[in-house]
Amino acid sequence: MKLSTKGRYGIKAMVDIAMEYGTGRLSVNQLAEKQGVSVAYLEQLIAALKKAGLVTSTRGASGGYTLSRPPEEISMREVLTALEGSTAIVDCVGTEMGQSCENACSCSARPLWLKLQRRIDDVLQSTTIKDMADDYRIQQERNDNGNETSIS
Amino acid sequence: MKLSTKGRYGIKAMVDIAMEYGTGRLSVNQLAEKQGVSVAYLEQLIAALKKAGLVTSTRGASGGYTLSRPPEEISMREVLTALEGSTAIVDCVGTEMGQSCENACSCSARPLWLKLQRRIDDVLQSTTIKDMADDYRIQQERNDNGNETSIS
DNA sequence: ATATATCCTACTATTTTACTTGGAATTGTT
DNA sequence: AACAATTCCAAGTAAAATAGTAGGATATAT
Repeated sequence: MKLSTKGRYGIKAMVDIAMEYGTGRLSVNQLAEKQGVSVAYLEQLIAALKKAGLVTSTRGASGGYTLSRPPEEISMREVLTALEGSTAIVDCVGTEMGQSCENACSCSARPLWLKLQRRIDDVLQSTTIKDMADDYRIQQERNDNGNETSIS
Repeated sequence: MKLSTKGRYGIKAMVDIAMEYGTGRLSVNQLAEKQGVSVAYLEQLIAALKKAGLVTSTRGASGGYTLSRPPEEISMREVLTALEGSTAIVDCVGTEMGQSCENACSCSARPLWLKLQRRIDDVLQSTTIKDMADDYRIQQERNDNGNETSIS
């Protein structure tokens, strides 16, 4: 039930982009460097985010990506869905049409899948990209303070 | 973030075994037939359940598997862990030692992983194999009644 | 004895993941 | 106008994980 690198790298990139919201944009090069990931691979993940309408691109020199909406209006559910195709832990509880298994009403595991899926989507839906960015800022401040005092 | 067939088949097999708790046992043949899965493959999954001490085997003719503890004392977290190795959605939030990523304290995604993992484990820990079996019995009754009335 | 089981290990095929490669199109800068 | 930095796009490939198969040894009720 592991998350793939698509989800992991993609979400981190999204938070990085969110950190610049209102002030500027980030190129794939910059994003890849921050995470130590190959540019070409990250390019593909960003393409998925763009296709889903979550980021806006500017081409050419000094181009890059920005959030297409305010960070508080983008849920992590949207982000993960864009990156991984779905948040479903099993196909038969996916929200897309035609994904309900034919044995659904006689499946002994389905109640558990539904319960799990509901909780997961609750968390993802209620967490916005702004929440993530805010947490990250606080975390970075803590780290900076910690380093300063330990050096002095 | 999909569950593999190990988790899916294995959990269903576990519920099937639980349905016989106190009355008898089931062979891999019977379990495989119920689910339409190959005997040889299911054998491997059951082996994992046995290794984890969740089921007890009886060898030889008319042998098979039973729960090694009362169904209300087996959580779905134990079952899934036995089958998939862990319930962690990302390695860095696994409960096993040495699985915390070196960048943990500067990772923008970690807070989300922790929140998700906590919810998932809550559900899995609080759902017992007895809950699953009870649900299944009710579901089967409903189906039986539904069929009878629709035929008559 | 024999049929029915678990038990065990190794092999293989398929699918998914995680990239890499190569280049076209766009745009700011000089 | 030339150039460098960038997004955009489509294919190809290597590695890993998943989902099985195959074959046989061992145990036990009848």
